[in-house]
Amino acid sequence: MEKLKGKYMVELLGESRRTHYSGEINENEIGRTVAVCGWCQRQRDLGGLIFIDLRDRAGVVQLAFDSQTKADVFGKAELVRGEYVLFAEGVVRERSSKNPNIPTGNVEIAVTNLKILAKSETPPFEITDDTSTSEDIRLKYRYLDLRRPVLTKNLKLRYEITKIIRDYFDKNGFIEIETPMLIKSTPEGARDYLVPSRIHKGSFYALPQSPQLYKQLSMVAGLDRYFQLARCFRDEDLRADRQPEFTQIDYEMSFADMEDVMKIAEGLMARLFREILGEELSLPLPRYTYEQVTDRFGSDKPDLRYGLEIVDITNSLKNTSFPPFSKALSCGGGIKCINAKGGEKLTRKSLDALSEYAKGCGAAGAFYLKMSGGEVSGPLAKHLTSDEISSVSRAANLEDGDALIILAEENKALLGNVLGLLRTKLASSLGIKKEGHSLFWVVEMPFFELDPESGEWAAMHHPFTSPLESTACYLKTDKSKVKAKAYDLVYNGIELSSGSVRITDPVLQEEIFSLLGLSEEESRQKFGYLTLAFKYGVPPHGGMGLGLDRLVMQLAGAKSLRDVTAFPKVQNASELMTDCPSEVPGTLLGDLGITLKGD
RNA sequence: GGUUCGGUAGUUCAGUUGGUUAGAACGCCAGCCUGUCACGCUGGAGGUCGUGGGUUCGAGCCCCAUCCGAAUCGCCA
Repeated sequence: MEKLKGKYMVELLGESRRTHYSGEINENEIGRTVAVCGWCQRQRDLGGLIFIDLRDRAGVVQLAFDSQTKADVFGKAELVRGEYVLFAEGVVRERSSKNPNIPTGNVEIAVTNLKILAKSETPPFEITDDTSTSEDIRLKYRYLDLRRPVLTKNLKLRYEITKIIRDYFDKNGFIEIETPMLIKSTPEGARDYLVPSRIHKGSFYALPQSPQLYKQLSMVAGLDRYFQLARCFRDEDLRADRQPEFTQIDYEMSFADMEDVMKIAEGLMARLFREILGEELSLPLPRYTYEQVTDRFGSDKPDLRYGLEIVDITNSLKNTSFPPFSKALSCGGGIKCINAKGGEKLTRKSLDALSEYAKGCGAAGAFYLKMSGGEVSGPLAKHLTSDEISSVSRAANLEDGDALIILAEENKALLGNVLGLLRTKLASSLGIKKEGHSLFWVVEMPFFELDPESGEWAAMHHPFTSPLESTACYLKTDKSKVKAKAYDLVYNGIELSSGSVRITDPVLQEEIFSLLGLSEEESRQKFGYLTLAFKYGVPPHGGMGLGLDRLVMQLAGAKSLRDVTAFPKVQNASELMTDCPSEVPGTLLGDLGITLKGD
């Protein structure tokens, strides 16, 4: 025991091996000798009696030391502090006073042999589920954070989910294929992470944003049904639901159309719901068109667990003299509102905050009307005629106790977007409980979208997406009318996945490239290998990619991807534990032929 | 790049109008304690108030700049 008093003096594992995980010890083991390994959650020294809560990834069990314990074992138990690593052997016995709060609370281990395998400094924060320690500190010591049962549980759940996914695709005839991490950069869309080449100085690989082209080429290769849990990378700003590297459940199938691809995704979701949540998902999932969801909810990925639909009240106010409204209308804009049912309780302060938020989103601001006792009030009320007020009230179904949030904008797209954002904000201001699941498809997405800055048409999905046949006739006449043969799966207000049927007609593909402003030369340089491949017999195919991290986050009931990712990055895309990215020695840069500005 | 919030002990926070030696809880250390499980009791240690500058007789507090973290808008084919 003397040897344990020095700072780093510890014992060797030797032949000692565990027989059980801590969380597995229960009444069935009473009377048996067991051995466990883990970390000291807490040591309670009562004098002649010591208890240690031993934690491993499966749970916690109580170790007991008393007058029956051998003196040297008892002496070691006295030295144990938080997060010491222990091996303990002993006999399981019933506790004289039980603890109903933990699964192993009826039993304890009367320890006969104890080894201190490692000591620990006092950890920078207490390792419990209900820690209030800020996330940056926890992320710096992520290995300690991950000892918290809630995170361990999330990572185990993630593994369970990936096991089911692999089995599901296997059963449906898909084979998992690894596509390269070092690929050709395609500067469209999200920014690529670039990897310099030492052998080809001045040339760069990119990390994949998605295995898109490789999976399509796998279809040309005749592999027929491909899937992969694919690591993807995007050099864009982070969010709670966006990490720069993430995992996509990626699949592609040949001789299949939209319905086939969607059916596979629905089957997967149904199985995950059944096996993870124990709930039956009713199939097929509801479908809404892009136009429907954006009109009604101001978003292409609305959360439908609550209402707060957008109502167009342009007609009711078409002759208004209230300047902010009449000005918007005279410039071809519109006026829309959301009826916040029961919103009367919103204080002026929180309504002003909503207006500020709307301004932050690019709107001119938000106005509001309240109704209580049959009276319509609010600063806006005196600027409208009683006819206008009653017309608006009727259109928006304004009733006692409600508040109407009203926006007027020249730019109709902005108007919808901001109302969509306000809708989400309102749901939390009103304390709306989001119960159940909101899982549905969005279809008939526009094929092109107008880039407001450049004024050019860009592909909303990606340039390999097939146009919906019935709208292909507008390709040359009116781009805004062309719809994509694409489908997004939306789950509780997040875009879970998106997919499409791909273009397999080389002539059409060339046409799309040219409509997107790519010259023949450019498209050959960027995607020539794809069009070349398509000359040698390409099967009709389509597929999709589902965000694994987002899916796990939802199924785990977590609020952030960081809670379901073992070693996540923070908002500025750095990792606090290893402090990457970091500078590298000049000699390394030299090998790559790279000179930094300012060198 | 914009907006908002935050940064004071290991952790979570309080800190009055700018005024003596910057406090609390938990944690930590020591002693006591045989049924605890957020053990208890007694005592103790622990601070570059994110950083730099400014205003002032005097700054944790006011001003400017900057760094860091978070939410969010832009961005994310």
